[in-house]
Amino acid sequence: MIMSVDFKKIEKKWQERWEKARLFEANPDEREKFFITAAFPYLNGVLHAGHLRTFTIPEVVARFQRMKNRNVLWTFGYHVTGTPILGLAELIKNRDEKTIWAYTQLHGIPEEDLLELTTPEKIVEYFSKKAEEAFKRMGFSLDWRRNFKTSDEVFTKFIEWQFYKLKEKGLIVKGSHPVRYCPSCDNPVEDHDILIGENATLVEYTLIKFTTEDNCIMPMATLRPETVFGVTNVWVNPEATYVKAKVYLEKETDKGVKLIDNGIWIMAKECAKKLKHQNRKIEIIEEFKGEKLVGKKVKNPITGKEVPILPAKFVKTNIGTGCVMSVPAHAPYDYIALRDLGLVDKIGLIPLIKLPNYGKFPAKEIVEKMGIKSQEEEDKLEEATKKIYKEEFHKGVLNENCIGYEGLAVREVKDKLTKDLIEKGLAEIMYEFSEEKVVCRCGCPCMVKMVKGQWFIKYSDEKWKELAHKCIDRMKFIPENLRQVFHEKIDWMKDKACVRRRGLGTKFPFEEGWVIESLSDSTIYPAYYTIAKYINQYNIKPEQLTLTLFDYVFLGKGNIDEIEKETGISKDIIKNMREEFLYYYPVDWRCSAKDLIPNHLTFYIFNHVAIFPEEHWPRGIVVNGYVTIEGKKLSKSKGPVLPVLEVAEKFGADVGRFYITTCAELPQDADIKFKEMENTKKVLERIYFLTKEVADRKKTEKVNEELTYIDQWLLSVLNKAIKQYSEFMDNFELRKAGILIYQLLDNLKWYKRRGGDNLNVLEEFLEVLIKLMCPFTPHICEEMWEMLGKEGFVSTSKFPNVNEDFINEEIEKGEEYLKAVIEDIKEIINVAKVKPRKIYLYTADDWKYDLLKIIKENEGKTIKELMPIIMKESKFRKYGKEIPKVVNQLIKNNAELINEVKVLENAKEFLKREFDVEDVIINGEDKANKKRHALPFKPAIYLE
RNA sequence: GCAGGGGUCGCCAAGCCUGGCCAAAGGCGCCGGACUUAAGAUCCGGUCCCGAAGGGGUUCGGGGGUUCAAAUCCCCUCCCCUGCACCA
Repeated sequence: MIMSVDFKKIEKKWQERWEKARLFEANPDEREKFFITAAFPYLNGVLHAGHLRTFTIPEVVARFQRMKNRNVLWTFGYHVTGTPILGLAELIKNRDEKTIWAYTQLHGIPEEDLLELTTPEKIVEYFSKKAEEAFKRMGFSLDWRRNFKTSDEVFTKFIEWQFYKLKEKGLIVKGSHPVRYCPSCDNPVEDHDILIGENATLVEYTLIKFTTEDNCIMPMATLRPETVFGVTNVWVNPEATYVKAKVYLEKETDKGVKLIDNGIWIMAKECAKKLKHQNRKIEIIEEFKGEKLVGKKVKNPITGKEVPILPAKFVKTNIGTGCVMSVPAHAPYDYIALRDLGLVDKIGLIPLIKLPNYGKFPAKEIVEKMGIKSQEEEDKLEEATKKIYKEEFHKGVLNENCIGYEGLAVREVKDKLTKDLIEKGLAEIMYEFSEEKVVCRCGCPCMVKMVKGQWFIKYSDEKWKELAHKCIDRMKFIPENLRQVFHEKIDWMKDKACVRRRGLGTKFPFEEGWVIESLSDSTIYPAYYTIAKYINQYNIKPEQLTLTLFDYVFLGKGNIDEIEKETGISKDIIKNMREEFLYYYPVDWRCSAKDLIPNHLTFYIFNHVAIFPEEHWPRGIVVNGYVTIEGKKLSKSKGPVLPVLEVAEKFGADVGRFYITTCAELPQDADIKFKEMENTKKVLERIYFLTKEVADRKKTEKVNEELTYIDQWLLSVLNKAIKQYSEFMDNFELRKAGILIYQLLDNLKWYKRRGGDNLNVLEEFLEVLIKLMCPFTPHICEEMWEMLGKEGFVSTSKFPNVNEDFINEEIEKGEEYLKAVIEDIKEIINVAKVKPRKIYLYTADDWKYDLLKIIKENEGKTIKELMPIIMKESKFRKYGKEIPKVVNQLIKNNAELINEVKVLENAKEFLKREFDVEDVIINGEDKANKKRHALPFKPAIYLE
């Protein structure tokens, strides 16, 4: 007969009972609170295996903390703002084949349902229902009264408030920013719009404004602005086309774009074309070949030095301005070009960087060392350039030629110098792609375009960053190395464009026609959870949620009577909201997968520190790794997806929960293997039937109250496990907690093998085991709890106390010892190929125990230090030769001091059974002179 | 390039912080045994090499070092993964 458990039936039964008992609704009380959140899901599909992992982790922890008598707030919202849902609606409306395939085949949506989803609203409605169903089927212990979608009008009022707060602090600013742009499509392009060069990033070139004799500006494009101190000449490409043009800067003001006269520039024709898109208006005056410039002089704006314009074919006009500074002391290209012209001596080299292991002129040195002959050897030149660049960047220090910057490291000076030059009006920034070719899907080459009139959140603000760092210093991170990662992300953060022209979202309150971008509207929403219950239950209208109300609830500002009048919300409710916020905030733990580190989680910290007082800053972040399925990466469009509902259907909620949280350590990527999931199911079934057996036997059998040796051992192991489990769970080490459960099952196996069968002990064991398993597999645990005749829900039962009295190291070591003895006997049987009739066991001589005692008393000492201590005692002298060897072995074997004879005597019958021998003789006649080999914790063995 | 993570006995994966209980947990796979009419499940045992007494040998990406002792600490080196933004 195949024994199986109807998981689905059990799950349904308990989910209904929990819901009826409103078991997981959280309300403030006198207990300690525990507020845990996960980054809510974006609903352009069903919840998948990745969500399952990220959400089940906090779910399990929430259940654990609840059993620890914490008042746990654990709930969810749905993220629906942004463009993907909009895009999906269009695809479905257009009956896009690929989309229909993916959603019917991978997401498991029936085609007739899917084809209906032609508007964003329908999609949101449909997938939020699906998500709720998935959460419920998995037995999540959520407070559903607090659920919301980011498109809810009441929620958008909250986002509006958030933006007013940021604006008040000067953190919402208007400006322009560079994007990758296709002139043919007249649209910014995203990664997936790009045919060639999708990895291209934007690179900032510094344009240093040299001036010609007739007062024109010749901007030198460079990635190494610090080398301006060593310019000996400048290069132009004699064959390329250059222009002279009037340049204006387009400056944004509240009243629109203002043009500022920026002088007359000389630059490559291509450059002029590009700069038009980068906040500059350009009127071309004349066009000419580069050779026309050769021989003229320009003035270095930093050093004031006049240098000649020389021709060089290596100068590219498709990058930068087509005008290049020549720094032959440090740039191999420049040195070679100068040498090719035969002008090295005449022009001279100006060193500006001191570099260890190099002389005054690193470029000259490396060119000579590599034997580069001319400009034609481009590969070698590239290599030399890279090498020098790298070394100078990491190890170089500016020398005395760099007035005002001497002594600074190259890596530090770059940004500073650029900033200084821009401030003084001596330089500007120009953007280029990091790759030469970037082509749009339409086939047209892309360019960099400055988008004007964009609104930003000013994450670059130094004071703001300081607060964020401060917050990070105080937070807890799991894993701990995240702290450093976040510090770095904060430093690296620049302003973020926070509004869009299309997509779902909150209307931007400070200018018509914009929608708040979707990463910016989901930063402080855990605060909303604390009051969502009131908004949902009392059906509070969006217009009642005024700025002053939120100010009062979240910041404690304002007069409650006036707010009552203004909003029409009763004073009691407002007060409750405020109190509930104060009770639950801050968030104790925020959980997410690692993809949200550089964006959402960083914004989460930023926005909290900007808006809330310190006591409400985030306390902790937990980040888990990704999920793969049978080694394959998840993909919403190509599969595999493994919807959560499919897991519930095929394996059951408990199996899915337990497996996904324990199959990999938290920061590691987890690979789902269906075979292993099946095994998890079998384990749960075995526990179920074991419980059933014990429950049944309890009804009829008499219980032996007396505790045997092995009963005591099991209770010791059990109580120790409670302790360890608790520590693991506090630290989100769910896999370790899971392994502990498996180990307990192994212990139980051993207990039975050793003849343990005390019903009271078994029941005690199961009761604890069920409680330890409950956060992971709550349904089957409730079922077993009921089976054992326990009161109430195990889900809300108290976590077991550790009974220190039962923890018995001596007994545990004894069993460890016994297992080792069995191993040894087996080994001998194996190697000697004997089938013994009798087993003789000999424990060590007393002096060896004395030795062990000394070793134990001097733990931490090295062997070298140990020897004199031992030899001081005369009784050891006669074993002098043997002592070092024995000491070594004792340390190596990790020997323990226990009453070995007692353990062996107690296990005599057991050993006889195990090895099927007539007799086990302890310290009997010394057969074959074996006894002398005995060591403490490692008896001598003779088989007959 | 910068930053973070990783490379362990067929595969997956612990151990590394806090050096000796490490030939290195656990799972999968494979082999053998018990149970069974049989299969499955379960239980027991084996799974780097050698070994007729519990032992020995060679292993933890590669090279070097520290130490009585290194998978674990230090230095160098090779390889893999992820992120570097306006996309959720």
